[in-house]
Amino acid sequence: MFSKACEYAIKACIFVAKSSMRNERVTPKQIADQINSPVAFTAKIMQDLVKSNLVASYRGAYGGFEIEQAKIAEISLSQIVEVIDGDKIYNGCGLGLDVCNENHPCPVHEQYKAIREDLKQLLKTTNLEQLAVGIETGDAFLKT
Amino acid sequence: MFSKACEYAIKACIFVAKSSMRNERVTPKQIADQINSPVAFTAKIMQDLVKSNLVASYRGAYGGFEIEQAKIAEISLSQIVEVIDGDKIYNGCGLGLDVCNENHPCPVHEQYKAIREDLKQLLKTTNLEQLAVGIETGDAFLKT
DNA sequence: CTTAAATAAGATAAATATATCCGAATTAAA
DNA sequence: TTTAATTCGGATATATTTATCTTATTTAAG
Repeated sequence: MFSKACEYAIKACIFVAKSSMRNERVTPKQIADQINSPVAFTAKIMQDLVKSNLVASYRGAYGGFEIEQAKIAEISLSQIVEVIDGDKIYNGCGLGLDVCNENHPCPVHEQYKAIREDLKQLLKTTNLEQLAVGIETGDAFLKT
Repeated sequence: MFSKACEYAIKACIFVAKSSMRNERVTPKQIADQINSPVAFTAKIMQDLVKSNLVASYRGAYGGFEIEQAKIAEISLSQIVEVIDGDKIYNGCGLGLDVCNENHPCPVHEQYKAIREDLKQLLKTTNLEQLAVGIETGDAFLKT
């Protein structure tokens, strides 16, 4: 469904959001520990999230990553997914046709469309605040 | 969503099914032409489908691939997907956790589960006959 | 000013997925 | 029995994704 990079990105954002709620910046090492991911690869992904302005970074001592508190409830999963995996999950054909639409549908176009729309809806309506709270309360987990 | 190999497999099966309905065997070359895929890679995928008994193969002159007519309506997309991509699409966690269940859910477990179930349902209830007919009537396409 | 802690960026490595190539085995027909 | 057409299997090549490493830059504190 999502690339590994994207899975890491989502989990990282949730952890950064949770930390930012307490005004704590976090390092790639801390993130990787919390989401069980390779440190350097996670750091690279964080750079993409910073470039796209979902996450803020601060260099030097006492630096790290954070998400502006006001933005935490405004950032949806769809924004993160789009930064890392692009929009093929929203627009792509289920069978990989370059062109697949009402006029020229692949064999599963209609059925697949419904699922894709549900997924789109899910990603658009789920925000980092909800998810961070779920982790904070222990109702959900970022690693096993 | 699906691997490229799996996309090819699904499209190949649809074309083979359509051909088998007319008692015509097809070669990897013919398949690749119809679904716009690399010939040799497609041939490899066909071997997997043969090993799993979804498709029958006949060597030598006048040989090729076919699907037993009685099986065409019985083969669902889920069977093809499982042969090529395995069952991670049915059981895997949306965020890649090794363990993700009611007792130890990832942050999107519940929402993702719903979509996964819909997808499972779609794949289980869609069979090769429906799809082959769609191609035959020109209502759907295997390539652009 | 120096030092330690941190991100940024680019190069490289490893793993996996996708794709190609070639020789062997099989088979129907001439 | 020969030939041509075909699948099968293994080896190899290429591309993409995942992961690591190394150096430069920034920054707060002592």
